[in-house]
Amino acid sequence: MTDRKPLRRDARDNAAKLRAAALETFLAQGLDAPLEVIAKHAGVSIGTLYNRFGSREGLIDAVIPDVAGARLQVLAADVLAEPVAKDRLQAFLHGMIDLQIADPALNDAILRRYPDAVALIGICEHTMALGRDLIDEAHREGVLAPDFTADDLLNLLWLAGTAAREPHAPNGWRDTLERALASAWT
Amino acid sequence: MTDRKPLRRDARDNAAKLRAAALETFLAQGLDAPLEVIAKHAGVSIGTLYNRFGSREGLIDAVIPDVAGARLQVLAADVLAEPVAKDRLQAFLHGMIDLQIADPALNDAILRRYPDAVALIGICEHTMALGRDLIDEAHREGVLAPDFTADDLLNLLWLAGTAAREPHAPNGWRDTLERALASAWT
DNA sequence: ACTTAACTTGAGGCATGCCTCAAGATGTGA
DNA sequence: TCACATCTTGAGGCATGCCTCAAGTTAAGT
Repeated sequence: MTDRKPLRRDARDNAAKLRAAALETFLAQGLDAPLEVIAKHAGVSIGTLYNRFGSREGLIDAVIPDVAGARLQVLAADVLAEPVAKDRLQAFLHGMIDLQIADPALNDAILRRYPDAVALIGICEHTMALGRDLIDEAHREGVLAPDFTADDLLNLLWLAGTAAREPHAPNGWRDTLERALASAWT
Repeated sequence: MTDRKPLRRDARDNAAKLRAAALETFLAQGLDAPLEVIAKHAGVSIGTLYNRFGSREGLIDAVIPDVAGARLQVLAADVLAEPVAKDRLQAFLHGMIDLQIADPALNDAILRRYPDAVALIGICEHTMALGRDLIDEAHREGVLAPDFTADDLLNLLWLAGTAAREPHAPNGWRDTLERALASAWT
């Protein structure tokens, strides 16, 4: 299901160069980086990029899920290593916001820009499911107010992601935002 | 200091049509609406728009401060009509977010896009000063935690403004955001 | 060595939106 | 009525960025 007919050697090399350039550029600038920049960076024509990957979404799917998956998995592991439910939830929110700030590409992925980048979607779903679980758990343990729902958590992440994309963001937005969770501990 | 030499009648009429079109368009679409749309809407060429107002900022300043000032003044009056400090602050945040959602132009103004639209800046300063006063007041009365600062309030407004500009915002972001203030009552 | 399918190329067409300026139109005072 | 300063016009140049496709190049099988 992966590659049907083997690529010609030059095509394979170009694809590799494009992947590398795309990865670097996406991570630095976000998933909306101009494709022409990536092609140039790879030392290849824009036409070749389209030949190989078909579309921006194709390129994204070819390059981002690995990295995103890895980073989110690390986060999940860190979170689950926390012994206390409250700390787990806290670590999740904190870690997600860290990622959203540090990694424009992952942030774009989380915010569901590029809904056609199919491979990414699953990964994000998975992470959001973890968030929901943590909320449920906190409710069960009675450490989180029942009116702080999973939707609140998603809203918080959406707000953070949106804020993280702004170049002229004010300094303390992150702390201000995290107050919303802090207000819900019982 | 307003108008030095009287405009020719046709010029005056066109300016009026442009103002009207600009007001309507800005309020509906925000301050970054294409100027060509405004010119067309006014039934006038894009060249005339530039002749009369020089730049987007010129047009903004000619049209928005009045409306923005009026709306913010209404808000200020409503806020100050509240007898209790806590309610005043609450009403301020709530009212500001209402405006930011309902009025893209005012939202742009508050977020300080278009820093060259000089006349707007003063009006916004004035409103932010009110916000700061309300925070101080709440601190003095001891109803607001000291670690919730005026900066937190501005961050909240910035977050709201940023969120309000997103077309695909999730539903409850506003409530989630207001939790951050709710968490700070003593 | 030759053939040919596979691959690459980049100019060029598309769209959006900015802003200008030479040419033409028109209000207005004499 | 007429001259002319004032105004209007919109095509066109700029920039960004998308995507395509006819022509040229090249890997690889015989």
